[in-house]
Amino acid sequence: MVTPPTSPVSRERSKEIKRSSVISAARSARVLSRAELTELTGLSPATLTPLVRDLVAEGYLIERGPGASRAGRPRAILEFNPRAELVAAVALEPARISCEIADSDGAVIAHRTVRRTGDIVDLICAAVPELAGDGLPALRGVAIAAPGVSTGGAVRLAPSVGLVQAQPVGESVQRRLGVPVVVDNDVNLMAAGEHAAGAGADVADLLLLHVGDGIGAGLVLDGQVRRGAGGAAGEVGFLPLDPADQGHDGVGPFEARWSESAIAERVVALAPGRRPAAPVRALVELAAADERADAYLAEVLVAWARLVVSCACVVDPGRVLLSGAAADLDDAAVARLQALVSLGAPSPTEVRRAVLGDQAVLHGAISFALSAAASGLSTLLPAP
Amino acid sequence: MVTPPTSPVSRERSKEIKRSSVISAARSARVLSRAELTELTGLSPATLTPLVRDLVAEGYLIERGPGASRAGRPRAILEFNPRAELVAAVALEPARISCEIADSDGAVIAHRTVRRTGDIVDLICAAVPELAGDGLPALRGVAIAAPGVSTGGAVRLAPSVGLVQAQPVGESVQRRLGVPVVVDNDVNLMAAGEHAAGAGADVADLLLLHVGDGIGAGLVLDGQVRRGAGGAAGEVGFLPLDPADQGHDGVGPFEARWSESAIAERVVALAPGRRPAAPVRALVELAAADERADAYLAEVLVAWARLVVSCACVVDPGRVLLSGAAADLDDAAVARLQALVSLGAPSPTEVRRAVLGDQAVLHGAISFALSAAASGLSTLLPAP
DNA sequence: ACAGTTCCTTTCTACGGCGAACGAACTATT
DNA sequence: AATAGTTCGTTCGCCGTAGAAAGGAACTGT
Repeated sequence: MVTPPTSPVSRERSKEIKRSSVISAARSARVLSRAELTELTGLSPATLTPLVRDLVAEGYLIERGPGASRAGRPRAILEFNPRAELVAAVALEPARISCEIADSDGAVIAHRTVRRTGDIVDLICAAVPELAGDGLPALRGVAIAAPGVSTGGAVRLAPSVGLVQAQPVGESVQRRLGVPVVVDNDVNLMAAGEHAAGAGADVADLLLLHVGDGIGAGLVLDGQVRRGAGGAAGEVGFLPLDPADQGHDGVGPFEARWSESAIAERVVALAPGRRPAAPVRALVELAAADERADAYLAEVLVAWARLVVSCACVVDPGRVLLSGAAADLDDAAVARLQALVSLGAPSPTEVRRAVLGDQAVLHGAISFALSAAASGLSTLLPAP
Repeated sequence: MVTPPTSPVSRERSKEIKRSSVISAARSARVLSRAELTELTGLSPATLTPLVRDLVAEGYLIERGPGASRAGRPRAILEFNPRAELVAAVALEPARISCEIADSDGAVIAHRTVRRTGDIVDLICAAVPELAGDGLPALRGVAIAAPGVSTGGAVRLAPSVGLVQAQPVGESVQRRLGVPVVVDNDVNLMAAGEHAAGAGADVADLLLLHVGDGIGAGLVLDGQVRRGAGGAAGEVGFLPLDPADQGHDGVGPFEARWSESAIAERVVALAPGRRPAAPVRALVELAAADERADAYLAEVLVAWARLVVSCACVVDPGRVLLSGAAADLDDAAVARLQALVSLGAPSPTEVRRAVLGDQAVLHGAISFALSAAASGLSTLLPAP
């Protein structure tokens, strides 16, 4: 426990804390009066008056005139302006970079996809300000989603994006753009997204299980995404659940057999033809008629259940969200999976589908960027 | 993200924050001057003068006269008085309750073991004040270690202690004694202890693997013990690593086969005689001479390695501490285990023995009780 | 002895939080 | 329609604390 080198209760500090306390209350309530703010933040009305005045002047809050009254002076309605805080969500993909500007509601204001030519940092630093345009002053943060493991703004283990070596992408962008930048695994961002605005908004702990070409998990414990010591938390594709399974160069033993692509091969064998776009959905449909397909589906469910149970034993997330190909299961299959999980897990573990789909990364990026902005200068300045 | 209902920056609050900031700086530095305090806490000298005066008056700090000077007025040496903060560590065991009073260094000041007769709460509330004696005003907190899973002061799943039903032991004791009380799993406390004062003092993440009659793990992520949604994090004895393994009524499939008691049976078969007190140590010794024993030791190591790898895949603790029977491995066996783990883990994972042994729970309890005391009233008052 | 240096304390000022009084806006009542 | 009652929001002023700066204290080196 190292004491912070700066004064813990400096004057400006406490002012910032109050500000962000009011802002976050307003953000979650959307529409509220000063009276409600006093209840939510615990600040006295006298303290709030000048603070709210500032926030209105800066465009964070919008006066909406008097609301309904209940036997007294009606409360003056304040509305949070989501446009006052913009964030950029950048997704690094193998051949291209997709970049979105969104307000704090998650509404996308501008979108663009560029081919990956030249330096990534240059591309990002050019695209973001251009897309943000007039709203640039409102830009509060940038979140960069990258496949693979990232640690402190550097991206490792992402051969598909050509970032095999550690690159301090985040730091470079942060220095160039002057706003907080967070870089993270796409699965972690999905977990943060579902936690902020999806199927995990009501809980403090969850595990998002994403099945794609590989299998990865995003872990939220006590309301925060946990990355582990080396940023490799959630690499559940490497779980050694079956001694027979063998991984190979960067592919874990479990995901080698139970990932979407592995399943796709078996589905093609069951129903010859083109590789289906959504093999799991295809498998579920086949299983209704074909006994062999149903047997294989059962195998898949058993394998995934063992995966979920393993995670439940280690971290007890309480809720597991199925994402990617795993979200293609129908209700009946999810119920079967739930039953298998309940059988093996040492504590109640709820299995359900993630709800945000493609939007999960975006919402996670927004949530990260906003909280990076909230933590303020500490993110901007590199630790000494 | 719920805004706290109380004012975030009230006046008394900031005073408390400063105080505890100084105290924690002093606690970690042990001996220091006011000048060093200004550096460590960032508080101005002017702020520190009256604060330190209070702390000296209260006995937290002791003036030790002038120290060596380097071309100027010598710094007045202040020494942190560990006796100013006492904590009680209570361990619930099947037939008895062991109770220790320790200062914040971990030095045990008083110790006592009582038979479990009558109500646990009564016993604790009688034993603690009696042991603390004159030092009672300095009592900062009580930590209760219980086998099984505990959630928010209530203990569940601890048939061996006769606490099958949820009992708000923590809350009752807290109300009766008037100091913060934390109740937790003994393995979690060990993990906290190793993190605070043992083999994990230099890292923010670790996993303590405790092999006893069962197998459990304590998880520290980002410097905090993580218990999961239902308090069942670390129930790694339930990991379904081998489909053939079967657990039974409260015993997980993995621990049914690879716990200390399970290993003891095999060791007795290898070397007929009385059941050894430390079967793992006995096995290691046997393995030096006996080929079959060595083969079985290898089996055990492979099983444990798969366990560690599983944990590494899910949470990436970076460091794994072997505790209980697992700490009985000799250096060579630990090295073999390390090699196996490195082979399967997706990120570097260091395996080493825990160093505190029986003292781990005590140090964990101290650390918990002190931090509970630091968080102040929030612990005392039940959440609304 | 004297300057130089470092450490601690005291003094002073300014500013922010909060209590209390006040003004504003509306409903219910007579 | 006037008045009382109620609830909101703002202004005022006190108090306490943070921070700057100056002053005193204790020691080293010349």
